[in-house]
Amino acid sequence: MGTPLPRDPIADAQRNWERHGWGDVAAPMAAITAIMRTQQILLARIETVLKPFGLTFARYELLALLSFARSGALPMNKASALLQVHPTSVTNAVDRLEKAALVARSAHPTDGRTTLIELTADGRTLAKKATAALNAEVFGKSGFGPDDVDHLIRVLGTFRRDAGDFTEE
Amino acid sequence: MGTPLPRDPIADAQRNWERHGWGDVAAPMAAITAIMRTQQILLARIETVLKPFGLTFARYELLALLSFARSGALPMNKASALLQVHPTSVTNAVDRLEKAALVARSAHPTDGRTTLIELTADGRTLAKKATAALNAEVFGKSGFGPDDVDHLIRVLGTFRRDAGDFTEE
DNA sequence: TCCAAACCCTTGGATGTCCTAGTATATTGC
DNA sequence: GCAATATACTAGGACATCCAAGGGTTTGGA
Repeated sequence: MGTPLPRDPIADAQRNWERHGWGDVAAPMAAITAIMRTQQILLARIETVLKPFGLTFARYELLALLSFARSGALPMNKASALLQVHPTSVTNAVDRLEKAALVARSAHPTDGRTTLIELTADGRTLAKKATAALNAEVFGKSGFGPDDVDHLIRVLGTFRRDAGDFTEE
Repeated sequence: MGTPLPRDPIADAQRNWERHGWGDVAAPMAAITAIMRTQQILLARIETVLKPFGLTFARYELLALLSFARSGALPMNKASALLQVHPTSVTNAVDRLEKAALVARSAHPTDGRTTLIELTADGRTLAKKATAALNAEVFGKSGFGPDDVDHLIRVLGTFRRDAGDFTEE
């Protein structure tokens, strides 16, 4: 994006919040803003790695999800629920993946409303390669220490559960 | 988005990673995926609170930034750097804010290339109201405990510094 | 049995983000 | 002083996300 700033803009924002008498929520504001920015950085890294494969993160996530499905196929509404995105986003991703011959739509055997998405051979191969690249270039070089990773998983897991993403655990 | 899932989809993904022999990067993968999903949840909450004000998060961030500027005005490139977004994203936000009469463009006194963005009186008022709403409805109810907030600020701060966002501190 | 309600997917519209390219203005170097 | 380089903003295009609305299919209660 550009040259590093001399100072942390989020720390500055936190100081501004405190200076305006919002000290009680300044820290959560900073934490939330930091999450937003971190997501942006991570997404950019991921997309950079996926670009040579002709994939975006949204499409990769769908390929990866399908590659773990027992039968290699999933109903679109299942994919939407598991990826936690709007059904129209799945429609969009499937349209593009289907055009690239990485997945195929097929009719559900018993429910006429439902459309199944299935990996093609090419799709399965590409998913493997893309996953290897992400593991090597992003997940394997996250920069988070093992303790921090565990802490993030735990804290954000609680947050997501409380937000209604899932029950149990 | 819909009904809660019976199980945490990210924990499932982590198990899938381990089952496929990628155990060494399964945890960072889960942490990164959790950050992506958490950002999505937080963004949705923020946009819900801002909607009554006719603002999106991108536009609010610009208003808030301007409201903290000494003179109430900033060059567009400064805003782009401080918000850590692409210059075209600032152009886009300013276009819409200007149309809503919340900010105004003006020429830089000495540099003909530069455009200054300045808050209007309406813009300043709306920024105050929107900030109060966000403080009350989002930052004040983040769901993160004080210790977790501190940890997030520290860990993500290090990550952002290492990613080249800023130097020092 | 049959029709209304629920469910599934797609289309169209609004936003935001980034990239590439183009225009205008400043600054630098010879 | 003038050309070459650097900087600032904008225009157009590709993607992704969401919401609202529409058309087809299933289900369940009257």
